[in-house]
Parts: sequence; C-alpha cells; structure tokens
Amino acid sequence: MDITPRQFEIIEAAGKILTSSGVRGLTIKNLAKEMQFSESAIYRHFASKEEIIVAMLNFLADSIDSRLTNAVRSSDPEQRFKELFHEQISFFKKNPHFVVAVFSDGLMEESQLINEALLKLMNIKTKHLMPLILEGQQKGVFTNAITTDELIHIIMGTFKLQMFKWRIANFQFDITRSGDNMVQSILTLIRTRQI
Amino acid sequence: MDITPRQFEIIEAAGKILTSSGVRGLTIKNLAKEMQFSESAIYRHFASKEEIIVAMLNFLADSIDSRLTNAVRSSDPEQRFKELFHEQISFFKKNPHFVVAVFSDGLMEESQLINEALLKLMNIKTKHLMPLILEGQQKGVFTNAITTDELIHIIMGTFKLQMFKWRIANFQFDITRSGDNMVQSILTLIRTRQI
DNA sequence: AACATAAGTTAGTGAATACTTACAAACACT
DNA sequence: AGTGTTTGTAAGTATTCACTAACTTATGTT
Repeated sequence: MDITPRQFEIIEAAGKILTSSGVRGLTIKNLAKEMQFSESAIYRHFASKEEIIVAMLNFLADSIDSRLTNAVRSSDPEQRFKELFHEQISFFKKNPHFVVAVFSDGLMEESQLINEALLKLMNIKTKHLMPLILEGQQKGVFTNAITTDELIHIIMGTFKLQMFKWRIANFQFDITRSGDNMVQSILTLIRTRQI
Repeated sequence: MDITPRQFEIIEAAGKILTSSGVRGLTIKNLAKEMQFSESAIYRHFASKEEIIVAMLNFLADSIDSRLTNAVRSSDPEQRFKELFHEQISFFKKNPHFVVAVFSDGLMEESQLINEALLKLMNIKTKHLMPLILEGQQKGVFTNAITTDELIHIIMGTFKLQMFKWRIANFQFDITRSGDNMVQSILTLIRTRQI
C-alpha cells in the first residue's frame, strides 16, 4: 500500500480539485490539467480513477489516525475531548479538500471500494472517540443518562453538520472559532452538571 | 408553481429512481424508462433535468411544511418535539427516496437553483424547530446552558446522521424504532435535569 | 554499445449524457 | 369539416467521460 512521490502529487492535485470544483469536477481531464501533463500520463501511475480516490482516502485515513494518536494524550477525558476535536479541526482547516471528500458523501455511490474506504474512515474517528467517552462516563464526568453509543452518535452528527456548513459556506468562516464553540456546547451538554 | 398530473408522475418516478439507484442513476434515460415512454417525452413536461429536480424539492418542501404544521400542535414543548420528529420520520419512512435527495448532498453540486431549493428545505425544518426550542428554554424545560442556535445545531446534526446511517444501510433497519430512541436520547440530554 | 524500463506524448475509442428536430396521432373548439 | 394544441415518437446532435494504443524519450544497467 505504499505510494510513489508522483502518486502523492496526483493525490494532492485531486484534493485541490475537490476543494475548488467538488466531486463532479474531479475528472481525469482536470486532474491532468492540474498536473500539467496529458490525461494518459495519469494512467502511468494509477490503473483507474477509482484507484486514485481509494488511495487518497486511505492516505487520509492513515494520516488522521496517526495524528490523533499523537495529539490526544491527556489523562483528563474532558481535556482529551478538546484535544481530539482541536486536532481534527485544524487538520481539516489545513486540508479543506478532505472535507469535500469525506463529508460530502457525493463519492458514496461511485464504487464498492470507495464505499469501504469511506466507512473505514468513519470508524477511525469512532475508534478514537469511543474510549474517551467511555472513560468519561465511568469517571462520572460525562453523563450516564444515555448510552455511550448514543452520545457518540450525537457528537459525530454535530461535528459532521459543522463541517457541512463550513463546506457550503465555501470554507469562508473561521472553522477554528466556530469549531471551538461547538466543542464547548457539546461538553456543556454532556457534562454531568447541576441545574 | 403549480404542477400537472403528468409532472407529478415524473417527480414520483424520479423519486423511485433515487431510492434504487441514487443520484447518479437519476438520468433522463432511466426516467423515461420508468415512465415507459421516450426520453424526448420528458421534455414535453419539463424544460430541463434541473427543473425536474427543483420541482421535486419544492414539492417536498411544501409537503413537509404543511405536514409539520398540521401534526405538531401540542402545547407542551417536549410533546411537540416528539411529534415533530415522529412526523418527520414517518414521512421519510413512507418516502425514502427523499432521504437520498435531501441528505445525500450529492445533488449539492449540480446547480445554483438546486442548491437554493435544498437550503430552503433545511430552513423549513429550522422554522418548525426553532420556536419550539425557544419556548422550551423560556419555560425552563430545556436547558439554557447553551444557546438556542447551538441546541438546534446539535439536534439537526443528530437527525441528519441518523438519516445518513439509515440510507447507507439501504433502508434496511426500522427507522421508527431507532428514530424514537434518538428522540429520547436528545430529550434526555437537553432536558433540565437533576444529577 | 545494446538493451530494458519508466514516464511521458498524440490521437483516438466507445459509451453515456442532456437535449433537439421533425414528424404523427389524438383531441378540443369553432 | 377544418384547425390548433397537446403529447407522444424516432432519430439524431454535441459534449463529456474514463480509458487505450502506438509511439517517443530519458535514464539507468549490463
């Protein structure tokens, strides 16, 4: 599953196109133009368009996985929650095209392989979020009024919608600020608290 | 903005196709096949594919709007919250193709007009949800720890993700049951409560 | 020097797409 | 009876798409 430098360039070009023109703009022709060589040259590096997309998603998955592993290491669950989303949001801020790729689900229909890559990506997020929430609930920091799965569903849904709004606003507003707000709101809501 | 019976049939056929084949399957050719007449006959009733999609979304918007207006009339905010989602979910259960249309955002890139129709649709949902949440907060039934907008964001995100999961599961699980669960979880979370 | 490989080119292919044109039949209205 | 409108058809158009074939050139390797 290793990638040549040229393949990496192509993946990056694909990302650029996704940001500017969306899933429908991601054609071999545009990809070739962005790479400044012919369409057929693309096929020297990938056997098909599908392979390009899958490679991009897999690269993204590995990338996110290792970044989250490294960035999220506090002992306090609430702190770790903040770190997780902070890392996640700053990653997408640096690479907005991945927001199009992951959260648009416009890719969803293209092929089985792409579908699997996208699901794998969603699972990585859960993999990092789950133990943190569980621990928080066990320690009594997060509410036990609803199940862990339900909590995660609500958190992921909220995050996904935030990314969606950012995307249809053409990445114009400051996602760091509104992302932090979102994290605060959720924390306030899921924290065990006194009214 | 009125619609002929034939146009309505075409819209329904488009819905059927969306359910079975997704956004990419929604072509004039497939539409003609589903209607059992020629491709060019479609153009006797709509000037363009875009018009068909917009008409479908507008019909959907009106439909949802009036259904929500009629179904949600309790005085208790919490009860109204339940009614709202119950109505919403049973509507999508009856018309799963609209889930593809509205929540896939695969349509999002197609054209400006379609975009506007989709945004209008999202606003209708907010229009019905907003006063209900506001009243709940004022009465002290729902938490005031975060703002109304933040609450709505979280609720809408949760609902959207639920629909997304239902869709990628090919509408196989019982959305009424898991939808009710979701409504309960959210209510538990946003209710003012004692720990 | 001879050859292999990697990475590019030009020029195409066939399939699919949204949409058009020219014509025909059914029907309503005068 | 004649005429116009509505709604269908068959046959096509231009464009776009992913992908391919055949050839070229640069760079090692033996």
